[in-house]
Amino acid sequence: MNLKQFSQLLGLSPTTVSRALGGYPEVKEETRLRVREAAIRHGYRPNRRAASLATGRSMAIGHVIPTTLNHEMVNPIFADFIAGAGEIYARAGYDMLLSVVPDGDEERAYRQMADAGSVDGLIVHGPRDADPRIGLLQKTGLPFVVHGRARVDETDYSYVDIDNYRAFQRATDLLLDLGHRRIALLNGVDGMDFARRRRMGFEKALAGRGLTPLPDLMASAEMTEHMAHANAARMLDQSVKPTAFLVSSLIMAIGVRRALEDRGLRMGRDVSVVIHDDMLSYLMNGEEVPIFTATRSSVRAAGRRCAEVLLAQIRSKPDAPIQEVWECELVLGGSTGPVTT
Amino acid sequence: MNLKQFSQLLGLSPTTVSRALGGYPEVKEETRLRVREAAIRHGYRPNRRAASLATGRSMAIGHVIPTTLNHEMVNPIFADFIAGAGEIYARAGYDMLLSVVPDGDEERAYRQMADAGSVDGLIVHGPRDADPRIGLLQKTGLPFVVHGRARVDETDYSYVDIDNYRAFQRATDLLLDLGHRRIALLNGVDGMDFARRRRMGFEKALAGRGLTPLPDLMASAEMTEHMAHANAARMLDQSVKPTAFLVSSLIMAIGVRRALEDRGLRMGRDVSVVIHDDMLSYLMNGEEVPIFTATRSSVRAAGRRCAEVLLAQIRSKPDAPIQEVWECELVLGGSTGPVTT
DNA sequence: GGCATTTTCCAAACCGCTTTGACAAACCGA
DNA sequence: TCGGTTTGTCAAAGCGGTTTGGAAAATGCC
Repeated sequence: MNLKQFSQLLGLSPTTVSRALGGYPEVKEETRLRVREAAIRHGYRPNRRAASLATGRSMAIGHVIPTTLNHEMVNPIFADFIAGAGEIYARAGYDMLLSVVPDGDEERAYRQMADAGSVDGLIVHGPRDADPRIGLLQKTGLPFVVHGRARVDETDYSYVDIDNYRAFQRATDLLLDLGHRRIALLNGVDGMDFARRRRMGFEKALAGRGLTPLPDLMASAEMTEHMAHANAARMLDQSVKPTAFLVSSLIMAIGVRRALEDRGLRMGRDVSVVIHDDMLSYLMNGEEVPIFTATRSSVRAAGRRCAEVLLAQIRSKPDAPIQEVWECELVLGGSTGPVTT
Repeated sequence: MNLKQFSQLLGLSPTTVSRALGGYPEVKEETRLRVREAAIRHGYRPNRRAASLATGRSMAIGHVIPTTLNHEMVNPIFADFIAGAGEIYARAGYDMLLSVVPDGDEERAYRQMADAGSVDGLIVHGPRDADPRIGLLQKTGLPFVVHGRARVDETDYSYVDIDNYRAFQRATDLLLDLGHRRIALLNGVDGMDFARRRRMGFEKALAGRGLTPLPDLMASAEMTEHMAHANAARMLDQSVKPTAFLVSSLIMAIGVRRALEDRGLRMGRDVSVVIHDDMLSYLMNGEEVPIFTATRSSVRAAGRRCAEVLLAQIRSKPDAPIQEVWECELVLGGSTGPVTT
């Protein structure tokens, strides 16, 4: 059923029907109602592609989600982020176009989406330290919002990020206040912007007490349970064992806990653990009492906000980019305690 | 840059350029090369929407992923499934259209995608016991593949599923062979097809030894760490404690393990645990030696296969649906041992 | 009632591509 | 050299909507 057929059915012109459905004022309210009612009754829905072509807007937002080359791992936060963004898109009548590409191959995916005009805007995931994608997208002129940020000229693009630096500084301070001095940092891979900021916050807090970070107690790796376990195990078997861990995700913390248990150590008593908690729906950090002491920020809320910002930007190209940095909550759970020696 | 401009640039007609790029034989090889080279040099890429409209194919596949109403939870397996499917789509030049909708509201989403012609095919996620979506889609005539299956007339649609029944029967048998008699089942929510099959496999194995399942040792709930922890805790505090757990996912098993630790119980010695392992990239079940004894099947591979089957179906509407049921591996890990009393 | 407005609807152009059918050029054998 | 095939290219007609510029009908005003 296309517009022509449908309008003939109603004895109206395609123009009028299109306007009635589109909510334009040039059509009598009574006619509009008649058209609307008939549309749902006959199951008529304007063809998305044709409408896109005519209006020049594709009513879709592109997400390019990277998978790491070696392990083909896809960051589990995407599920929640996308759920959040999807809520907003659905409400605004936008579709979400997903492209899963191997790490490093993202540029091509972005360029393709831009050139082929299949989307009206883009969300950039997992920004690197100095991410080439941002410059690329600025050139295309396509609206985009970065989840996180990168070092490249921060004034020129929109982003929604959490204050990773402050979060890890505060978390480290908390551990220092508890008397911990040998604190291990299990971080995301080097090169990711968030990992760099977290490390800097960590080092800053240490420096505040006149401590220097120990290379043996710092690891940058993929944020899997397995890698975290391996790294924690290695550190716990060193001569200079850590008394506390600062861990970049809840998934990783599970690996850390496993390493502790393997050695008969009890979390929160023998060894303290602080994590960053993305508040994933299927992996909540306890209920009232958090399992892990954590810096906390909902990645789903970030997804929602990124989508909102992007849509606002598409609707009315604002001259100033929208840049938000969210403060994390710091919640106390059962995984931390005073140092014991 | 559109086709008209681009072809003028080359001194050719739009037709020829389109054909050259499309790989049609009616154009001289030399011309084709010239066109191809110019296309990449000038960054010309046919507009996706216009091409779609002209061909009638939208070159996109729709995924409708449900989030549970109450907890807005999105199943973490989607990330991996989608990564798998995305690989295949990318290779075949298809886009992936994602729609995240609250549980139960999926029908509308499907109908919309179908009516508006925004996709050439659909993947159905998380089929219920007797899922209305399947009948709906059959009526629309849009090709679709179900990840999993439902009870409704299994002969009429394509699916890729694992043998949940056999998997859980075998897992239960394994525990029974180890001497366990009080085996708890922590399953997905009632109403999901896979949960029903798993329960039936479990009950069948018990029946094989003349045992009847104890209602107190069976739970159906959302597959979160938290729910699993709560249910395991409740069971462990009963007078008739389970000596073993059969658990529907690795995430849930983490909750179970936490419940065990809370009580000073050691997994694999005091209490045995068998899980179903979807082989998620960020949550591997150990390396050489699995942490958990498990029935195992890669959900990423399932994503790949679903995509392949769907694309095959789109290319050449076959008269017979493609239906695959994969056997799970049964791997032995450190989480099981003979019953101790 | 007659004219100016406003309201309601329509015909036709256009969005950017694919594809059919036609045509010119090159090639072939006789 | 000439008719008959290929081969390489093109003009034009869709695909299914939206939107501009009018025309017809309805309304308002004096």
